[in-house]
Amino acid sequence: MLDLSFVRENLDAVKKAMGDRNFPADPLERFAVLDAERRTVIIEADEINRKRNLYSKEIGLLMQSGRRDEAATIKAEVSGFKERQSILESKRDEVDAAMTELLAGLPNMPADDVPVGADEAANVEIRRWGEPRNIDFEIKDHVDLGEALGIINFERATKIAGSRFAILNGAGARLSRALVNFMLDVHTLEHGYSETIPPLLVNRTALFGTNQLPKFEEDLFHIKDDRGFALIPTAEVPLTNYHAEEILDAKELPKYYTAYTPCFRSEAGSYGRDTRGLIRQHQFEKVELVKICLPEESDAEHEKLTANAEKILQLLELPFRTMILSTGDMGFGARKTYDLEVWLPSQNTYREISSCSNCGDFQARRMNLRFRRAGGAKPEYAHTLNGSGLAVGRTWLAIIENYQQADGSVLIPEVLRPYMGGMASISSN
RNA sequence: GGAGACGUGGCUGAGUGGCUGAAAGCGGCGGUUUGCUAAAUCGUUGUACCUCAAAAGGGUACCACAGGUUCGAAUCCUGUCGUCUCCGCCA
Repeated sequence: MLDLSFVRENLDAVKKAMGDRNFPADPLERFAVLDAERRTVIIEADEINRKRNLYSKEIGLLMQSGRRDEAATIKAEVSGFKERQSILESKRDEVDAAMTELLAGLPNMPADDVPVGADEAANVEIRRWGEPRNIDFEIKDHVDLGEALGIINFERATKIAGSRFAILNGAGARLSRALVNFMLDVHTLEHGYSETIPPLLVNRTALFGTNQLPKFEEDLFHIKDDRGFALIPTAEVPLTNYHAEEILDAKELPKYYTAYTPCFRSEAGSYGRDTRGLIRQHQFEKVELVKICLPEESDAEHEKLTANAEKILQLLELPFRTMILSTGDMGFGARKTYDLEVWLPSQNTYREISSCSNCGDFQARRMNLRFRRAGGAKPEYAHTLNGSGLAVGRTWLAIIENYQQADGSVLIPEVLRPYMGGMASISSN
Protein backbone atom coordinates (compact mmCIF):
# COMPACT_ATOMS: atom_id res chain seq x y z
CA MET A 1 0.00 0.00 0.00
CA LEU A 2 1.22 3.47 -0.80
CA ASP A 3 1.50 6.03 1.96
CA LEU A 4 -1.30 8.58 2.11
CA SER A 5 0.94 11.62 2.37
CA PHE A 6 3.22 10.22 -0.34
CA VAL A 7 0.29 10.05 -2.73
CA ARG A 8 -0.85 13.53 -1.68
CA GLU A 9 2.57 15.01 -2.34
CA ASN A 10 3.34 13.04 -5.52
CA LEU A 11 -0.01 12.74 -7.17
CA ASP A 12 1.29 13.31 -10.69
CA ALA A 13 4.10 10.80 -10.30
CA VAL A 14 1.64 8.24 -8.94
CA LYS A 15 -0.72 8.84 -11.87
CA LYS A 16 2.14 8.37 -14.30
CA ALA A 17 3.18 5.14 -12.56
CA MET A 18 -0.37 3.81 -12.83
CA GLY A 19 -0.32 4.59 -16.52
CA ASP A 20 3.02 2.84 -16.97
CA ARG A 21 1.55 -0.18 -15.26
CA ASN A 22 -1.49 -0.27 -17.52
CA PHE A 23 -3.47 0.35 -14.42
CA PRO A 24 -6.52 2.56 -14.58
CA ALA A 25 -5.69 5.82 -12.85
CA ASP A 26 -9.31 6.85 -12.38
CA PRO A 27 -9.36 5.95 -8.68
CA LEU A 28 -6.86 8.77 -8.32
CA GLU A 29 -9.31 11.27 -9.76
CA ARG A 30 -11.20 10.90 -6.51
CA PHE A 31 -8.13 11.26 -4.37
CA ALA A 32 -7.93 15.02 -3.90
CA VAL A 33 -11.64 15.34 -3.16
CA LEU A 34 -11.66 12.43 -0.77
CA ASP A 35 -8.51 13.64 0.94
CA ALA A 36 -9.99 17.11 1.50
CA GLU A 37 -13.25 15.62 2.71
CA ARG A 38 -11.41 13.36 5.08
CA ARG A 39 -9.47 16.22 6.61
CA THR A 40 -12.56 18.37 7.00
CA VAL A 41 -14.34 15.60 8.86
CA ILE A 42 -11.34 14.90 11.08
CA ILE A 43 -11.02 18.54 12.03
CA GLU A 44 -14.66 18.84 13.03
CA ALA A 45 -14.78 15.49 14.83
CA ASP A 46 -11.61 16.23 16.78
CA GLU A 47 -12.95 19.61 17.75
CA ILE A 48 -16.23 18.30 19.11
CA ASN A 49 -14.38 15.60 21.02
CA ARG A 50 -12.11 18.22 22.48
CA LYS A 51 -15.11 20.19 23.77
CA ARG A 52 -16.74 17.10 25.19
CA ASN A 53 -13.55 16.15 27.01
CA LEU A 54 -13.31 19.64 28.43
CA TYR A 55 -16.90 19.63 29.71
CA SER A 56 -16.64 16.12 31.08
CA LYS A 57 -13.60 17.06 33.08
CA GLU A 58 -15.48 20.02 34.49
CA ILE A 59 -18.43 17.83 35.45
CA GLY A 60 -16.07 15.55 37.30
CA LEU A 61 -14.63 18.44 39.26
CA LEU A 62 -18.06 19.89 40.09
CA MET A 63 -19.32 16.52 41.27
CA GLN A 64 -16.35 16.16 43.56
CA SER A 65 -16.93 19.53 45.15
CA GLY A 66 -20.59 18.65 45.59
CA ARG A 67 -21.99 21.20 43.16
CA ARG A 68 -24.44 18.76 41.63
CA ASP A 69 -26.80 21.33 40.16
CA GLU A 70 -24.12 23.04 38.13
CA ALA A 71 -22.90 19.63 36.98
CA ALA A 72 -26.38 18.71 35.86
CA THR A 73 -26.65 21.89 33.79
CA ILE A 74 -23.46 21.17 31.90
CA LYS A 75 -24.44 17.54 31.55
CA ALA A 76 -27.59 18.52 29.75
CA GLU A 77 -25.59 20.73 27.43
CA VAL A 78 -23.04 18.04 26.57
CA SER A 79 -25.77 15.53 25.93
CA GLY A 80 -26.68 17.71 22.97
CA PHE A 81 -23.31 16.88 21.38
CA LYS A 82 -24.18 13.24 21.05
CA GLU A 83 -26.08 13.33 17.84
CA ARG A 84 -23.56 15.48 16.00
CA GLN A 85 -20.77 13.32 17.38
CA SER A 86 -22.20 10.07 16.13
CA ILE A 87 -22.88 11.61 12.72
CA LEU A 88 -19.28 12.76 12.50
CA GLU A 89 -17.97 9.41 13.71
CA SER A 90 -19.80 7.48 11.06
CA LYS A 91 -18.85 10.02 8.41
CA ARG A 92 -15.26 9.68 9.50
CA ASP A 93 -15.40 5.87 9.37
CA GLU A 94 -16.94 6.10 5.94
CA VAL A 95 -14.33 8.47 4.54
CA ASP A 96 -11.47 6.57 6.15
CA ALA A 97 -12.72 3.30 4.71
CA ALA A 98 -13.07 4.89 1.27
CA MET A 99 -9.53 6.24 1.47
CA THR A 100 -8.11 2.91 2.63
CA GLU A 101 -9.97 1.15 -0.15
CA LEU A 102 -8.57 3.59 -2.68
CA LEU A 103 -5.01 3.24 -1.43
CA ALA A 104 -5.19 -0.53 -0.94
CA GLY A 105 -6.33 -0.85 -4.55
CA LEU A 106 -3.29 0.95 -5.96
CA PRO A 107 -0.29 -1.10 -7.09
CA ASN A 108 3.24 -0.32 -5.99
CA MET A 109 5.38 2.38 -7.61
CA PRO A 110 7.84 0.81 -10.09
CA ALA A 111 11.52 1.37 -9.37
CA ASP A 112 13.33 3.87 -11.57
CA ASP A 113 15.28 1.24 -13.50
CA VAL A 114 12.23 -0.81 -14.50
CA PRO A 115 11.66 -0.66 -18.27
CA VAL A 116 8.45 1.11 -19.17
CA GLY A 117 6.23 -0.96 -21.40
CA ALA A 118 2.72 -2.25 -21.90
CA ASP A 119 3.24 -5.98 -21.46
CA GLU A 120 5.69 -8.88 -21.46
CA ALA A 121 6.94 -7.89 -24.90
CA ALA A 122 8.67 -4.98 -23.18
CA ASN A 123 10.50 -7.20 -20.72
CA VAL A 124 14.25 -7.00 -21.11
CA GLU A 125 16.61 -9.95 -21.05
CA ILE A 126 19.54 -9.16 -18.80
CA ARG A 127 21.48 -12.40 -18.91
CA ARG A 128 21.41 -15.91 -20.24
CA TRP A 129 22.98 -19.06 -18.83
CA GLY A 130 23.67 -22.37 -20.55
CA GLU A 131 23.02 -23.52 -24.12
CA PRO A 132 19.86 -25.37 -25.12
CA ARG A 133 20.93 -28.90 -25.97
CA ASN A 134 20.92 -29.91 -29.59
CA ILE A 135 18.35 -32.70 -29.76
CA ASP A 136 18.71 -34.69 -32.98
CA PHE A 137 15.61 -36.84 -32.59
CA GLU A 138 11.93 -36.05 -32.37
CA ILE A 139 11.37 -33.90 -29.33
CA LYS A 140 8.56 -34.97 -27.01
CA ASP A 141 6.98 -32.88 -24.33
CA HIS A 142 6.82 -33.89 -20.68
CA VAL A 143 3.26 -35.18 -21.02
CA ASP A 144 4.13 -37.73 -23.68
CA LEU A 145 7.40 -38.63 -22.01
CA GLY A 146 5.95 -38.83 -18.53
CA GLU A 147 2.88 -40.83 -19.44
CA ALA A 148 4.96 -43.31 -21.42
CA LEU A 149 7.26 -43.68 -18.41
CA GLY A 150 4.31 -44.10 -16.07
CA ILE A 151 5.48 -41.28 -13.85
CA ILE A 152 2.63 -38.84 -14.41
CA ASN A 153 -1.09 -39.32 -14.80
CA PHE A 154 -3.53 -36.61 -15.81
CA GLU A 155 -6.60 -38.73 -16.55
CA ARG A 156 -6.90 -40.18 -13.08
CA ALA A 157 -6.25 -36.77 -11.51
CA THR A 158 -9.13 -35.39 -13.56
CA LYS A 159 -11.32 -38.24 -12.39
CA ILE A 160 -10.49 -37.61 -8.74
CA ALA A 161 -10.30 -33.82 -8.71
CA GLY A 162 -10.80 -32.22 -12.11
CA SER A 163 -8.89 -30.38 -14.76
CA ARG A 164 -5.60 -28.72 -13.89
CA PHE A 165 -4.61 -31.49 -11.50
CA ALA A 166 -1.93 -34.12 -11.96
CA ILE A 167 -0.71 -37.22 -10.18
CA LEU A 168 2.95 -38.12 -10.02
CA ASN A 169 3.82 -41.79 -9.68
CA GLY A 170 6.86 -43.82 -8.74
CA ALA A 171 10.10 -42.26 -9.92
CA GLY A 172 8.15 -39.15 -10.92
CA ALA A 173 6.95 -38.61 -7.37
CA ARG A 174 10.40 -39.34 -6.10
CA LEU A 175 11.92 -36.84 -8.52
CA SER A 176 9.63 -34.17 -7.19
CA ARG A 177 10.55 -35.04 -3.60
CA ALA A 178 14.23 -35.06 -4.54
CA LEU A 179 13.92 -31.60 -6.07
CA VAL A 180 12.32 -30.25 -2.91
CA ASN A 181 15.04 -31.67 -0.70
CA PHE A 182 17.79 -30.53 -3.04
CA MET A 183 16.47 -26.98 -3.25
CA LEU A 184 15.93 -26.70 0.50
CA ASP A 185 19.42 -28.04 1.19
CA VAL A 186 21.05 -25.52 -1.13
CA HIS A 187 19.09 -22.60 0.28
CA THR A 188 19.52 -23.51 3.93
CA LEU A 189 23.08 -24.86 3.87
CA GLU A 190 24.64 -22.58 1.27
CA HIS A 191 22.49 -19.48 1.05
CA GLY A 192 21.65 -18.98 4.72
CA TYR A 193 17.87 -19.26 4.65
CA SER A 194 15.95 -20.54 7.62
CA GLU A 195 13.65 -23.45 6.80
CA THR A 196 10.02 -23.09 7.79
CA ILE A 197 6.89 -25.18 7.61
CA PRO A 198 4.09 -22.61 7.68
CA PRO A 199 0.29 -22.88 7.73
CA LEU A 200 -1.24 -23.66 4.36
CA LEU A 201 -4.47 -22.01 5.41
CA VAL A 202 -4.26 -18.31 6.16
CA ASN A 203 -6.67 -15.63 7.29
CA ARG A 204 -7.80 -12.52 5.49
CA THR A 205 -5.48 -10.23 7.42
CA ALA A 206 -2.44 -12.13 6.17
CA LEU A 207 -3.83 -12.13 2.63
CA PHE A 208 -4.25 -8.37 2.82
CA GLY A 209 -0.67 -8.05 4.02
CA THR A 210 0.78 -9.65 0.91
CA ASN A 211 -1.76 -7.95 -1.36
CA GLN A 212 -3.83 -10.96 -2.45
CA LEU A 213 -6.72 -8.99 -0.96
CA PRO A 214 -8.73 -7.01 -1.71
CA LYS A 215 -8.10 -7.13 -5.46
CA PHE A 216 -7.34 -10.78 -6.16
CA GLU A 217 -9.97 -12.55 -4.13
CA GLU A 218 -11.07 -14.69 -7.08
CA ASP A 219 -7.57 -16.12 -7.62
CA LEU A 220 -7.80 -17.93 -4.28
CA PHE A 221 -9.47 -21.09 -3.06
CA HIS A 222 -11.58 -20.14 -0.06
CA ILE A 223 -12.46 -22.52 2.72
CA LYS A 224 -16.11 -22.75 3.65
CA ASP A 225 -15.58 -21.70 7.20
CA ASP A 226 -16.54 -18.56 9.08
CA ARG A 227 -12.91 -17.78 9.90
CA GLY A 228 -12.24 -16.61 6.37
CA PHE A 229 -9.46 -19.07 5.60
CA ALA A 230 -8.05 -19.45 2.13
CA LEU A 231 -5.51 -21.94 0.83
CA ILE A 232 -2.18 -20.22 0.26
CA PRO A 233 -1.47 -19.34 -3.38
CA THR A 234 2.22 -19.11 -2.43
CA ALA A 235 4.30 -19.47 0.72
CA GLU A 236 5.09 -15.78 0.30
CA VAL A 237 1.89 -15.18 2.28
CA PRO A 238 2.78 -16.97 5.53
CA LEU A 239 6.52 -16.26 5.31
CA THR A 240 6.24 -12.52 4.72
CA ASN A 241 3.48 -12.12 7.29
CA TYR A 242 5.61 -14.01 9.82
CA HIS A 243 6.76 -10.73 11.41
CA ALA A 244 3.61 -8.69 10.74
CA GLU A 245 2.75 -6.13 13.45
CA GLU A 246 6.24 -6.46 14.91
CA ILE A 247 9.02 -3.95 15.46
CA LEU A 248 12.27 -5.75 14.76
CA ASP A 249 15.68 -4.64 15.90
CA ALA A 250 17.71 -3.38 12.93
CA LYS A 251 20.52 -5.67 14.10
CA GLU A 252 18.33 -8.73 13.41
CA LEU A 253 17.99 -7.82 9.74
CA PRO A 254 18.13 -9.16 7.13
CA LYS A 255 15.97 -12.21 7.80
CA TYR A 256 15.98 -15.03 5.26
CA TYR A 257 13.19 -17.60 5.19
CA THR A 258 12.52 -20.53 2.90
CA ALA A 259 9.68 -22.99 2.82
CA TYR A 260 8.51 -25.83 0.70
CA THR A 261 4.74 -25.82 0.40
CA PRO A 262 1.99 -26.84 -1.94
CA CYS A 263 0.33 -23.79 -3.50
CA PHE A 264 -3.27 -23.45 -4.61
CA ARG A 265 -4.62 -21.15 -7.29
CA SER A 266 -8.06 -21.01 -8.82
CA GLU A 267 -6.63 -19.84 -12.17
CA ALA A 268 -9.87 -17.99 -12.80
CA GLY A 269 -9.47 -16.09 -16.02
CA SER A 270 -6.74 -18.29 -17.50
CA TYR A 271 -9.11 -20.80 -19.06
CA GLY A 272 -7.50 -21.31 -22.43
CA ARG A 273 -3.90 -21.02 -21.30
CA ASP A 274 -1.43 -23.82 -20.71
CA THR A 275 -4.15 -26.43 -20.53
CA ARG A 276 -1.77 -29.21 -21.48
CA GLY A 277 0.66 -30.61 -18.98
CA LEU A 278 2.05 -29.53 -15.68
CA ILE A 279 2.67 -25.85 -16.41
CA ARG A 280 -0.45 -24.38 -14.88
CA GLN A 281 -2.13 -26.39 -12.14
CA HIS A 282 -4.60 -25.66 -9.37
CA GLN A 283 -2.17 -27.29 -6.95
CA PHE A 284 1.58 -27.15 -7.34
CA GLU A 285 4.69 -27.42 -5.24
CA LYS A 286 7.07 -24.59 -4.70
CA VAL A 287 10.12 -23.76 -2.64
CA GLU A 288 9.79 -20.09 -1.73
CA LEU A 289 12.41 -17.56 -0.65
CA VAL A 290 11.49 -14.53 1.46
CA LYS A 291 13.66 -11.76 2.83
CA ILE A 292 12.95 -8.96 5.26
CA CYS A 293 15.63 -6.30 5.21
CA LEU A 294 16.65 -2.68 5.67
CA PRO A 295 15.42 -0.26 2.97
CA GLU A 296 18.93 0.67 1.88
CA GLU A 297 19.82 -3.00 1.43
CA SER A 298 16.84 -4.24 -0.50
CA ASP A 299 18.28 -3.67 -3.98
CA ALA A 300 21.41 -5.66 -3.16
CA GLU A 301 19.35 -8.33 -1.37
CA HIS A 302 17.14 -8.58 -4.44
CA GLU A 303 20.16 -9.30 -6.64
CA LYS A 304 21.36 -11.94 -4.19
CA LEU A 305 17.95 -13.57 -3.91
CA THR A 306 17.71 -13.78 -7.69
CA ALA A 307 21.20 -15.28 -7.82
CA ASN A 308 20.11 -17.84 -5.19
CA ALA A 309 17.27 -18.97 -7.44
CA GLU A 310 19.52 -19.00 -10.51
CA LYS A 311 21.96 -21.20 -8.64
CA ILE A 312 19.42 -24.01 -8.54
CA LEU A 313 19.03 -23.96 -12.32
CA GLN A 314 22.81 -23.85 -12.76
CA LEU A 315 23.32 -26.83 -10.48
CA LEU A 316 20.62 -28.72 -12.38
CA GLU A 317 22.30 -27.62 -15.63
CA LEU A 318 19.09 -26.27 -17.08
CA PRO A 319 19.56 -23.40 -19.58
CA PHE A 320 17.72 -20.25 -18.62
CA ARG A 321 17.56 -16.53 -19.09
CA THR A 322 16.87 -13.78 -16.61
CA MET A 323 14.39 -11.07 -17.53
CA ILE A 324 13.56 -7.80 -15.89
CA LEU A 325 9.83 -7.30 -16.12
CA SER A 326 8.45 -4.15 -17.66
CA THR A 327 6.07 -1.86 -15.80
CA GLY A 328 3.11 -3.38 -17.60
CA ASP A 329 3.97 -6.98 -16.71
CA MET A 330 4.95 -6.58 -13.07
CA GLY A 331 2.85 -7.90 -10.23
CA PHE A 332 0.72 -5.61 -8.08
CA GLY A 333 3.02 -5.41 -5.06
CA ALA A 334 6.39 -5.35 -6.79
CA ARG A 335 8.58 -2.35 -7.41
CA LYS A 336 10.96 -4.46 -9.44
CA THR A 337 10.83 -8.08 -10.60
CA TYR A 338 13.23 -10.50 -12.23
CA ASP A 339 11.76 -13.56 -13.88
CA LEU A 340 13.86 -16.64 -14.49
CA GLU A 341 12.81 -18.47 -17.63
CA VAL A 342 13.93 -22.03 -18.25
CA TRP A 343 14.42 -23.54 -21.68
CA LEU A 344 11.64 -25.88 -22.77
CA PRO A 345 12.59 -27.90 -25.88
CA SER A 346 8.99 -28.88 -26.64
CA GLN A 347 7.94 -25.23 -26.85
CA ASN A 348 11.23 -24.12 -28.34
CA THR A 349 11.23 -21.19 -25.95
CA TYR A 350 11.95 -20.04 -22.43
CA ARG A 351 9.18 -20.27 -19.84
CA GLU A 352 8.86 -18.71 -16.42
CA ILE A 353 10.10 -20.88 -13.56
CA SER A 354 10.78 -18.26 -10.92
CA SER A 355 9.74 -14.73 -10.19
CA CYS A 356 11.84 -12.66 -7.78
CA SER A 357 10.40 -9.39 -6.55
CA ASN A 358 11.43 -6.49 -4.40
CA CYS A 359 8.28 -5.09 -2.83
CA GLY A 360 9.97 -2.22 -1.00
CA ASP A 361 7.84 -1.09 1.94
CA PHE A 362 4.57 -1.78 0.09
CA GLN A 363 3.71 -4.99 1.96
CA ALA A 364 5.38 -3.86 5.18
CA ARG A 365 3.00 -0.92 5.37
CA ARG A 366 0.01 -3.18 4.81
CA MET A 367 1.07 -5.56 7.57
CA ASN A 368 2.71 -2.98 9.84
CA LEU A 369 6.07 -4.72 9.72
CA ARG A 370 8.68 -2.33 11.10
CA PHE A 371 12.16 -2.18 12.50
CA ARG A 372 13.99 0.22 14.75
CA ARG A 373 17.54 1.47 14.31
CA ALA A 374 19.89 1.82 17.26
CA GLY A 375 18.63 3.70 20.26
CA GLY A 376 15.33 5.51 20.40
CA ALA A 377 14.99 6.01 16.66
CA LYS A 378 11.51 6.01 15.19
CA PRO A 379 10.26 2.72 13.80
CA GLU A 380 10.52 2.46 10.01
CA TYR A 381 8.92 0.10 7.57
CA ALA A 382 11.12 -2.81 6.53
CA HIS A 383 11.47 -3.93 2.93
CA THR A 384 10.18 -7.33 1.85
CA LEU A 385 11.33 -9.52 -1.02
CA ASN A 386 10.19 -12.83 -2.34
CA GLY A 387 11.07 -15.27 -5.06
CA SER A 388 10.53 -18.84 -6.14
CA GLY A 389 13.49 -20.98 -5.54
CA LEU A 390 12.04 -22.73 -7.61
CA ALA A 391 8.61 -23.80 -8.80
CA VAL A 392 9.00 -27.55 -8.34
CA GLY A 393 6.47 -28.72 -10.93
CA ARG A 394 7.98 -26.56 -13.64
CA THR A 395 11.47 -27.68 -12.67
CA TRP A 396 10.25 -31.26 -12.87
CA LEU A 397 8.95 -30.85 -16.38
CA ALA A 398 12.02 -28.88 -17.45
CA ILE A 399 14.19 -31.80 -16.36
CA ILE A 400 12.00 -34.35 -18.13
CA GLU A 401 12.13 -32.36 -21.35
CA ASN A 402 15.76 -31.20 -21.30
CA TYR A 403 17.14 -34.57 -20.21
CA GLN A 404 15.07 -36.72 -22.56
CA GLN A 405 16.86 -39.42 -24.53
CA ALA A 406 16.14 -40.91 -27.93
CA ASP A 407 14.69 -44.06 -26.36
CA GLY A 408 12.18 -42.07 -24.27
CA SER A 409 14.11 -42.39 -21.03
CA VAL A 410 15.18 -39.41 -18.97
CA LEU A 411 18.57 -38.86 -17.36
CA ILE A 412 18.70 -37.59 -13.79
CA PRO A 413 20.87 -34.48 -13.30
CA GLU A 414 24.05 -35.36 -11.42
CA VAL A 415 23.25 -33.26 -8.33
CA LEU A 416 19.90 -35.00 -7.88
CA ARG A 417 21.20 -38.55 -7.99
CA PRO A 418 22.08 -38.68 -4.29
CA TYR A 419 18.52 -37.58 -3.58
CA MET A 420 17.22 -40.37 -5.84
CA GLY A 421 19.06 -43.19 -4.16
CA GLY A 422 21.71 -43.11 -6.88
CA MET A 423 19.24 -43.48 -9.74
CA ALA A 424 20.82 -42.20 -12.96
CA SER A 425 17.86 -42.32 -15.30
CA ILE A 426 14.15 -42.99 -15.46
CA SER A 427 13.13 -45.51 -18.05
CA SER A 428 10.03 -47.55 -18.69
CA ASN A 429 11.51 -50.96 -17.89
C1' G B 1 -16.15 -30.62 22.21
C1' G B 2 -17.01 -29.43 28.05
C1' A B 3 -15.34 -26.28 32.53
C1' G B 4 -12.52 -22.25 34.28
C1' A B 5 -8.82 -18.12 34.14
C1' C B 6 -6.75 -14.30 31.39
C1' G B 7 -5.46 -10.48 27.21
C1' U B 8 -2.31 -3.03 29.64
C1' G B 9 3.58 0.48 26.34
C1' G B 10 10.09 -2.48 23.50
C1' C B 11 9.68 -6.11 28.02
C1' U B 12 7.89 -7.33 33.23
C1' G B 13 3.82 -5.54 35.75
C1' A B 14 0.21 -1.84 38.76
C1' G B 15 -4.37 0.07 37.82
C1' U B 16 -12.37 -1.83 38.89
C1' G B 17 -15.86 4.94 36.34
C1' G B 18 -13.27 11.34 36.23
C1' C B 19 -7.03 14.45 38.31
C1' U B 20 -4.47 7.76 33.80
C1' G B 21 -1.26 8.05 27.62
C1' A B 22 -1.41 5.17 31.79
C1' A B 23 2.45 3.81 38.56
C1' A B 24 6.91 1.03 39.32
C1' G B 25 10.90 -1.76 37.49
C1' C B 26 13.84 -3.37 33.26
C1' G B 27 15.61 -1.86 28.59
C1' G B 28 16.85 2.58 25.26
C1' C B 29 18.72 7.67 24.78
C1' G B 30 21.28 12.15 26.97
C1' G B 31 24.14 14.38 31.14
C1' U B 32 27.29 14.05 35.71
C1' U B 33 30.95 10.97 37.95
C1' U B 34 34.90 7.55 36.14
C1' G B 35 42.02 6.13 33.46
C1' C B 36 38.71 2.18 30.54
C1' U B 37 34.79 -1.19 31.69
C1' A B 38 31.39 -1.72 35.48
C1' A B 39 28.62 0.79 39.16
C1' A B 40 26.16 5.16 41.00
C1' U B 41 23.18 9.36 40.00
C1' C B 42 20.00 13.07 37.39
C1' G B 43 17.00 13.83 33.22
C1' U B 44 14.48 11.79 29.17
C1' U B 45 11.92 7.92 26.48
C1' G B 46 4.88 4.97 22.74
C1' U B 47 2.18 5.09 17.91
C1' A B 48 -1.05 7.15 14.21
C1' C B 49 -3.71 11.16 12.44
C1' C B 50 -5.25 16.54 12.25
C1' U B 51 -3.51 21.67 12.68
C1' C B 52 1.13 24.59 11.10
C1' A B 53 5.02 26.88 4.93
C1' A B 54 8.30 24.38 8.48
C1' A B 55 9.77 23.90 13.44
C1' A B 56 7.86 24.86 18.13
C1' G B 57 3.26 24.41 20.08
C1' G B 58 -1.84 22.71 20.17
C1' G B 59 -5.60 18.88 19.37
C1' U B 60 -7.88 13.87 18.57
C1' A B 61 -7.57 8.64 18.87
C1' C B 62 -5.35 4.16 20.66
C1' C B 63 -4.82 -0.47 27.34
C1' A B 64 -6.53 -7.83 22.02
C1' C B 65 -10.57 -6.49 18.22
C1' A B 66 -15.72 -4.76 17.23
C1' G B 67 -20.06 -2.78 19.29
C1' G B 68 -22.91 -0.80 23.67
C1' U B 69 -23.99 2.01 28.50
C1' U B 70 -22.40 7.05 30.43
C1' C B 71 -21.54 14.04 30.56
C1' G B 72 -17.05 10.85 31.08
C1' A B 73 -14.56 3.84 30.03
C1' A B 74 -8.12 0.50 30.43
C1' U B 75 -11.98 0.03 34.31
C1' C B 76 -19.14 -1.67 33.45
C1' C B 77 -22.12 -4.72 29.48
C1' U B 78 -22.35 -7.81 24.72
C1' G B 79 -19.98 -10.28 20.74
C1' U B 80 -15.47 -11.93 18.28
C1' C B 81 -10.43 -13.46 18.24
C1' G B 82 -6.34 -15.25 20.96
C1' U B 83 -3.55 -17.41 25.24
C1' C B 84 -3.28 -20.60 29.59
C1' U B 85 -5.15 -24.70 33.00
C1' C B 86 -8.19 -29.15 33.71
C1' C B 87 -11.30 -32.98 31.27
C1' G B 88 -12.64 -35.53 26.64
C1' C B 89 -11.05 -36.83 21.66
C1' C B 90 -7.20 -37.34 18.09
C1' A B 91 -2.25 -37.56 14.01
